[in-house]
Amino acid sequence: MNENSNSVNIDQKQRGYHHGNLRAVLVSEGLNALQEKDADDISLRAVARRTGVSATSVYRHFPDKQAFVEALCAEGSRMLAAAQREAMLSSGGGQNGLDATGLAYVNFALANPTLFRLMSRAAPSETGLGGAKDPAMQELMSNVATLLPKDVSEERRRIRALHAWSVVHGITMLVLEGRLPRDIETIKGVIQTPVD
Amino acid sequence: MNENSNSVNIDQKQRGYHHGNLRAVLVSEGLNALQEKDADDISLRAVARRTGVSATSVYRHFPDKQAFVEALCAEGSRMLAAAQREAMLSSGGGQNGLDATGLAYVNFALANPTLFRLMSRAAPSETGLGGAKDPAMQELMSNVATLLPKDVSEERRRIRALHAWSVVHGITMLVLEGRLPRDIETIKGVIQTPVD
DNA sequence: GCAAAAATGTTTACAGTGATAACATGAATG
DNA sequence: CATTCATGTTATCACTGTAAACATTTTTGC
Repeated sequence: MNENSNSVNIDQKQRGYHHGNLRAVLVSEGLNALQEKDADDISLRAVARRTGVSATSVYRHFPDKQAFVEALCAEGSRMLAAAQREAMLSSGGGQNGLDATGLAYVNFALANPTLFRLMSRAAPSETGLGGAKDPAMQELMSNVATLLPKDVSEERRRIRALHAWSVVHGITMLVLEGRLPRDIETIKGVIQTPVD
Repeated sequence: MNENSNSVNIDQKQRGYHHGNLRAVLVSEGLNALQEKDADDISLRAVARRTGVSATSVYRHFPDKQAFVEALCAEGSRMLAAAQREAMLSSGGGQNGLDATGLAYVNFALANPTLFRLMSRAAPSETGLGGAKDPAMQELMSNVATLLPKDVSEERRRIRALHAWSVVHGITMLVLEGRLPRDIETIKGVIQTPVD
């Protein structure tokens, strides 16, 4: 039926009535709309309008607005995961790599504030993305685990992983919400604050 | 008619046309509406309706919806600050007290999820509440500062305070968003994870 | 091949929303 | 007590999400 996928690649010439690739274009155009972060919330009609298609055509591809937003979030999750993987690889792993993935998290949020907020808000129970079962989360867990001494209990490893996630997510949200200045050095300092 | 809640006290009987205390009642009723957290967003009309007043009467007391929401947030900030002060006092201060205020923060958020999200989202530049200049934040800073050795630099004290705030805010948001289970023991573990 | 079915698009319509303007009523002030 | 001002109300508007009925392609079964 439709193969829209990750990076959202669009070509496929426009032929009259049937658009041919509407779903993918809607998602892509939705992401664009989010970047011009004028309104914090997004309007299906606006997305349809800028795609040059009727308002209700969206409902041929998404049961409701919530579903559309979730599609945007899924796309965002892929982007974020890729950025973090890249950061981990290019920093050589270890504690250094962990800090790097944290920084990648913050940078993604600052570069895509509206999308990130959307991702944070959307109920993850449905998609599983962003929840504790998210692949990215699993990786964080295992990364933290390898950095701890062998005699540390499973429970404490879990706590430490959640602690790391909390620090990064917390500083991200505080800056994003404008409650802290967008000072990257301070952010690094917070992320790199040593534990234990 | 209705006298609900703590900081907003309402009495004053209802006399015909002029309500007498509309602003306070609207805020109070708005907070109530937030607790029946059915819709994540709140509608001015719904608040007016449940107050038994016309939809547009709200605009006699608030220039727009944003202003109304900010009033709710201000009320929430007061409640949160009070809870934290109480926690600090009844726990005897020190590191213990700091952990207690953190826990109070989380508990407030879990008890008032919609309000807390609103407070987190609202631009704090206007009100100053919730920003780094918030009295609560100032207090956090000074609390952290007193816990550190005398030879720690001003800059590191600042970083440590922000770190503490990030941990608490982060774990709060993660749980609130449903990305982590509502397990209070785990939360305590994360908050109490020792630094340095 | 081609008719029937399924997919995908459009116009129309509706109820709910934030917001403005014109009007009504009561309270405060001279 | 008359005027003024604060505070309430009733239209009205543009916009939103969504459903229903209709149109046009594409796919599929024979």
